[in-house]
Amino acid sequence: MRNFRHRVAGDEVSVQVPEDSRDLDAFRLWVHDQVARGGIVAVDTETSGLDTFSPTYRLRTVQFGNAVAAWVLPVEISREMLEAARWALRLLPSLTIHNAPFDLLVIDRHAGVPLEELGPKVTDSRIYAHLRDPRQQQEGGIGLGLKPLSAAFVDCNSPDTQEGLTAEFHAQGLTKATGWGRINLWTDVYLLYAGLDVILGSRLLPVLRHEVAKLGVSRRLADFEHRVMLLCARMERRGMRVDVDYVRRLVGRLEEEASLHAKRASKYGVTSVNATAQVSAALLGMGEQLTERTPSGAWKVDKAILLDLADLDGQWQPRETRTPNPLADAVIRSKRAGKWGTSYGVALRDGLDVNGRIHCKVNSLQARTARMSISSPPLQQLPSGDWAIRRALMADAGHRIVSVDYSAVEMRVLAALADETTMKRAISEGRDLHDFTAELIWGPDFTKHHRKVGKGVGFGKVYGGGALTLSRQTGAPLAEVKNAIAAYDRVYPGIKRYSRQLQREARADGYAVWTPSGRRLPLDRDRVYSATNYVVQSTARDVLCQALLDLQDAGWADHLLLPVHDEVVAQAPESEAEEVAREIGKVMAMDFIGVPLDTDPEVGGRSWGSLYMKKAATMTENDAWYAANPEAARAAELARA
DNA sequence: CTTCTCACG
DNA sequence: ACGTACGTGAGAAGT
Repeated sequence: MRNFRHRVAGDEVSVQVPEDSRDLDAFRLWVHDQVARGGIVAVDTETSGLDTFSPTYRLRTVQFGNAVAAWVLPVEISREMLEAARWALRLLPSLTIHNAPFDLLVIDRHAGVPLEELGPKVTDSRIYAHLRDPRQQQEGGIGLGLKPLSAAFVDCNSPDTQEGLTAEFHAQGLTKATGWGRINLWTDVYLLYAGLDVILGSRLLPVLRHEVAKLGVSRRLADFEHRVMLLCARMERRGMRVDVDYVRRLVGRLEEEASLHAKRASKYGVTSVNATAQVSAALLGMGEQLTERTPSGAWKVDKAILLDLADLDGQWQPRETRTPNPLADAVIRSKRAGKWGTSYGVALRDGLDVNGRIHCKVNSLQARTARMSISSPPLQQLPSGDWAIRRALMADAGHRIVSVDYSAVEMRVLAALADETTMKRAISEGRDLHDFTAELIWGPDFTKHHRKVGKGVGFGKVYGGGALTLSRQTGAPLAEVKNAIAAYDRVYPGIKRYSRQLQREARADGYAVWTPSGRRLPLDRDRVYSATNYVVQSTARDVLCQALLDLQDAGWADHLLLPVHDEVVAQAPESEAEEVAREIGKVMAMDFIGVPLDTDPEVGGRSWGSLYMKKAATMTENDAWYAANPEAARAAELARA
């Protein structure tokens, strides 16, 4: 038995590491004692890295601990150690894990205790930390990591175990990338820190729970978030099939395109199209006028500016308003192909498990508004104007992709929260909200331009934007935008009233707002105007999460693939896909404080990208299901026109 | 590490 | 009184 002593918050604590069968007997006694006491035991794992589903992934240790003692089981060394860990995981009635989805999926895949068995008895301290204060360190919060939370709530002198291990990696000739997998398991600092993490985690949970209760955050919310987290973990485990041959061809094509245009750019002295300083210098040298600067004072040369110089509109079509600048054209084309190739193509190609599936991390409770995020790779952010990337993501064999989104959910949530009667009436009557707004402001003869400005004003209200930004965003003259905002406030007085009330309450409440779900959202003191946006964005997120749980209760959990803010991506067997989409849409549709939240169910072919194809010919040429069902492709083209 | 850019809702 | 665009993840370049 390896034995370490350490001090945590003034108490002496112990970390024990069994080396053989005899040592495991002591571990088993300790586990029985924990069961008898009925307390919560903290669990953690050390692994070869973060890519849980990669073919070379290894589980190295499983740790158990309470406030004063930790056990580090080196499960990597023998079947017996792994069995002891499994036995304890199954026997212990109540566990806490910091950032539970990670360890739950590791244990599900590499220790053979299913998510469905372990999940329901786990409390995730990260959820409580987020409910207390969702802000990252950079945003003025404590952060959501075990280290900063332990320093704040357990022991300000607790060692930075990550930092300490990085130093040890270097001492053993390893890096941050290789260290987790290759550090000698019997390294003292590795074992000690593995043990300390569960002792800290065990002490952290009760403090955070108390803090959350003290603030008055809804108790139901923690339970809600745990159920959402477990459902998202199931989606992460399922992953999504990738068309590997397609993605290889795609990467090749994009790399070719990127280098072709990079070559064009090099003729103007730009050796690297991503080097903004080079690009701006070359453009100025060609006699172009640049007007905008970045926050640090450099010339701004982003996509919008380059598209203008290249005489291209938002759809990359010639505007014929000037002579296209060939360098600007080459730079944007090369940058886009390069980004799509590396961020999406390569990420999909190189992130697969042995079955050719991608398992993105589905972070169910992430943003400071509680919005979800998806990472590695970020499937919520794939290009939507072009189907080429999404085409790589596929339903399972014999299945079709289903996508159900809410119609204008943030505007509807705002109308409901603000109790804006005119807007609520328009929604209940099934009117197109932006048409309705334009008509109220400009009369029945409103133009497309009016609709665009009115829509922009609506977004401005949701985001807290002003006339100047809106004018820049829509290209409409400032005076016109100012008039439109004034008119908007006249026709929808409830929105402005609600926004002012929310800001008043926020100032009176220590710069925080509350959502209907009982969540507290801290604001930046110098950005109180964002109060409305925070409540609206967060509530729309809670709506989607409630819908996910409703779908689970209705028996659709195994069909779900991804949440995308106001949309659920799912799959269904070919023969019943249309019906499944309708049913999912029905379950998701709900009434929110008297405002209907309608859904729009769509069924694609085999690939996610097929939902983004506009022409029947494109569908039949690029999607196996539509190739076999050309009449459905024609119907889909008509529906999308 | 920070800055800039760019993809999404 | 006025005005403020919101939230993410990721790669490349440069310090």
